[in-house]
Amino acid sequence: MEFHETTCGSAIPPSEEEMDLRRGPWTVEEDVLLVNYIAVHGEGRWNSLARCAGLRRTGKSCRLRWLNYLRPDVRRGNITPEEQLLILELHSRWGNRWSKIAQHLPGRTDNEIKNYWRTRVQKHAKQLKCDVNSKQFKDVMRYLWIPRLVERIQAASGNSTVSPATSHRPEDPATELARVKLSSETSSAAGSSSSDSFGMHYFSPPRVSDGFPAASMQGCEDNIGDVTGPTDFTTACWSESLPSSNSGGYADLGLTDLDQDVWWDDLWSAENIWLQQQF
DNA sequence: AAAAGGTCCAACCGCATTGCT
DNA sequence: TAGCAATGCGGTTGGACCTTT
Repeated sequence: MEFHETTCGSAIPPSEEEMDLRRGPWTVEEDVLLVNYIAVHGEGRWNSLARCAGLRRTGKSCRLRWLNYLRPDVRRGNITPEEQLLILELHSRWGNRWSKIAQHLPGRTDNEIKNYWRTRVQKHAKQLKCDVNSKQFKDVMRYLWIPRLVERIQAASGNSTVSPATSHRPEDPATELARVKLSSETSSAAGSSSSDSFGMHYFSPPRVSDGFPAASMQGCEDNIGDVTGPTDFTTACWSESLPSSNSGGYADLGLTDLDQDVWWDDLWSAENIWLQQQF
């Protein structure tokens, strides 16, 4: 018989009840037990925590519940354009390294980012009948999705109101993005190959050979190494690259509603049209 | 109104890594 | 250094909820 070492008393054998572990959705009572226990004893050592707190759950289950749901600083739902932009950029660099990506989005969990990617990004890749890793889809991201996100961020920053989702964050994602860009530039100079597996960054300046208007990126490449803050290379260059400022772009397709879901759906229907023109 | 299909997300599972003895 | 347990991570799934027919 194996004996557990516990932090809540002497070594005890696992009881019959402990063998009967609960699974499935957490109840309010279980949440309260977990939160109260962590408030007193702190987190970590999840297996003994589960036992000492009187929870008939595995340590893994307790850890997951705490990190993804009960943690005081966790934020759920309403992924902002800044966060979307950051997710796209970081995913282009690191792939499905969800926990690593989540580290750059304060309050967001790897699970939420993963769900976002699957439900939003992969869904639309499917709608476009292409793989998320295909060049076609990456081009859509680079030339349509990301510029539109930047446009939205700029539009929002022009307003005096700050959304609740962004107001309390320790670091503005735009600032974070600039910082990430800087660190990535230094790391890639040191031989990092993480982005190489994707062929390119979504943020790398479009080339003429990509079929993108050269004038739209004029002057941007000169600023790559001069990222000093939120108004960085990314924002400045992509806003200039928007194909929507005059006729022929998708600005004429009714993309004025900034409600997130409406905007999103409009964007993707517009992209379908744009793709038919471009590819 | 109800059935069918789609979407979303919390939670689980299995594998990899880390840390301890 | 080997063995084991704990922890972390990414993929997958069940089911509640929403939308469409």
